[in-house]
Amino acid sequence: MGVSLKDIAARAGVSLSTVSNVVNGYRPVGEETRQRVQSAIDELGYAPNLSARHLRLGRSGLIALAIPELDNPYFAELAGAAIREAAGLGYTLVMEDTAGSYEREVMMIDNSRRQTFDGLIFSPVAVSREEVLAGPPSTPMVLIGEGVYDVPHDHIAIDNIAASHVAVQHLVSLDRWRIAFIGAQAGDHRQSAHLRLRGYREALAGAGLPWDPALAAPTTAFGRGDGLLAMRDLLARTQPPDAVFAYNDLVAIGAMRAVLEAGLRIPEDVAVIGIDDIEEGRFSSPTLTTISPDKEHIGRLAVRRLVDRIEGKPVGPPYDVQPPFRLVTRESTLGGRRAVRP
Amino acid sequence: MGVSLKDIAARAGVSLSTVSNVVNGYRPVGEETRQRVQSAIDELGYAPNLSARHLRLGRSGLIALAIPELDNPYFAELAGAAIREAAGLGYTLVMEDTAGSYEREVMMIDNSRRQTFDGLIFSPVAVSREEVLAGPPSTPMVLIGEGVYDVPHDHIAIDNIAASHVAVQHLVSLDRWRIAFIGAQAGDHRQSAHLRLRGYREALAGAGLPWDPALAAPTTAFGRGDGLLAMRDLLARTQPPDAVFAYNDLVAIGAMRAVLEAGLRIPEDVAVIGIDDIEEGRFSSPTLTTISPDKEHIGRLAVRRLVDRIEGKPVGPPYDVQPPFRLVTRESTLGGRRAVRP
DNA sequence: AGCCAGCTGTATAACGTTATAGAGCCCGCC
DNA sequence: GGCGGGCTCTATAACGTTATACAGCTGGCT
Repeated sequence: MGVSLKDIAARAGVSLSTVSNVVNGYRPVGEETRQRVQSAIDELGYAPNLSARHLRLGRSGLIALAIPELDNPYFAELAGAAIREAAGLGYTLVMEDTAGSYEREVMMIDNSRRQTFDGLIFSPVAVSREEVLAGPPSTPMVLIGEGVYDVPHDHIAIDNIAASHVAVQHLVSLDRWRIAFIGAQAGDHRQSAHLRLRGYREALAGAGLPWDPALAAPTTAFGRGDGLLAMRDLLARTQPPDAVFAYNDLVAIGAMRAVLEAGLRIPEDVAVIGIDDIEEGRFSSPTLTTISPDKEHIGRLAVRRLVDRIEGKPVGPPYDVQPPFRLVTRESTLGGRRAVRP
Repeated sequence: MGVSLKDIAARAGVSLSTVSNVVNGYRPVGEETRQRVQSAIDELGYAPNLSARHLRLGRSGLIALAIPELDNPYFAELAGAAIREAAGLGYTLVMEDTAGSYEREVMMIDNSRRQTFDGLIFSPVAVSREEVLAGPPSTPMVLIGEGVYDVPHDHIAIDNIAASHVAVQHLVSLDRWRIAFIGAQAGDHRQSAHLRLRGYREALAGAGLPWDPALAAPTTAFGRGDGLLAMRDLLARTQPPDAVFAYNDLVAIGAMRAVLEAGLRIPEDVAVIGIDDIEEGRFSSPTLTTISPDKEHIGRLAVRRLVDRIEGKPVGPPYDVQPPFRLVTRESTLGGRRAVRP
């Protein structure tokens, strides 16, 4: 193994405890000895053994970030912020891809009980309130984004209903009449899709537009392929939509592809808006209008909050945070009013 | 803390060692006691404390995957495969974003000497051969993709020159005469860019096309924005290119954006090809022709090889593997011969 | 009968760390 | 002079695990 406290102690001619105190400053050490110890550390190249420290401290120093899909750029960007924040606080962040599968999500909740991780940042899609409640609250958990409400854990998610309002109102402001929603979900879980659908319906009602169930297209997941298939379906209708509000940017990009494949123009024939503001949408053709949540803020906040709980800081009861978001207008909805259909 | 071996031992009325043997099967245990121990484990919900196990075993169970950019989908897809393989082998993979910065890359090499990680999978871009050699070979390291050659470590990377040949020959087969390369690098490091540039030059020569330095566009990094800027530059020339071979798919997507912004058509006016086969290129408009490496293969192989070294398996000397790749033709080069310019 | 081998179980010493208890020592104060 | 109290430093007991050494017991062989 590597260099240990014992080696340093021998080299500097002091006791183990003194070296430990120099390293982590638990108790003061005389100036002269400190210097001797420090130079021994530098010479031998000591670095604390984390396994031993964590064993002693009763913590593993690991926090898990469980997300449904690693290759969704939204989560990749979020994870970047989380990794940086965790490193700054002395923790190592481990990413776990649940693939949105029920079994793997349940396993993550279970694992969090075990000593593998000190805490869990979890973006659930398949499990529902009951499964989350079933997991004993022994290790702290912070829920992000989607899925589960009314559980005794911190929760960070944008106001999905408000965001949907903004998105739909933007399309309405372009004089669109037949606004579709892609990403509707059948089940009771996946509540985020429900909320966005609800915001969509409310905004339609607010604008005096009729609610047409045929325009709420379901998808099995929330990737580019899902958006593509759903949009092809919508375009095959006798009365195709003239605007689309997509569950997220990936779905929106798939939908745009379907529109262009069909030989239609964006935004003239169909305007498209998504949610997430992933970089891809700034370079797609056309560029994608979107609702932009503050990913950096969300990632950092989730880690900070989790670490506070792990370390037993007096942070009141579990809370619900709704980070800010803003509308970013790009080509996919640009160009004002469209030619009115007959 | 959680349930420990001691708790199980007390409950089952056996010694610590016996429980340990039931758990990890180091030595056989009588059938009757095994059952008693097992049910105690199930009832109390025992899970081994990893910190303690790793302390005893002298390993941390962690392997690091250090990549230059987490939000490059290529690495995200690669990381997915690596994470799965690592989990299957009993290791936890930790992703570290070096952001391509020299300091952070050196830190990763240094850290690998310390006991934090059992091994390192490293995709260097900023450091060169010397820095990698300077790091003592105490902990195993597997290099992937880019950058560094001739070091005593396993190395997995596609044959960049051959891949570039295929890409350029494809463009040549479309009767393109002025084929640009985007992603040329000034420094001596970033050798992958050098190799791709070299393959590009060789292929041009092989096709009897002249080498025009003005068509080899440098970039500061390899993102969408870099491709966009470089392509704008190329299009502003008096003799703009009629085809582009981009360092990777992200650069290609940025380049496509620039072409469309300029009001030109793809592939009629400019054909575009990249490397990586990220999902984004299957949904862009137009879809992107690319060289597709087997990312699943690379990710799994890197982890397997690293774990073999960590566990001291008799795997010969460091080796160089060149995983397979193939050309995937899509719209950005589709449509046969273009109208010949005057 | 004597003995070795095989099987099953136990006691114990590490691994490297941190917190607690305590041991010297010097100083100032009554 | 005695005593309390800072100030340094040390000895040691954990944390939970695994591997080694060892102890008993059975059964088969000479």
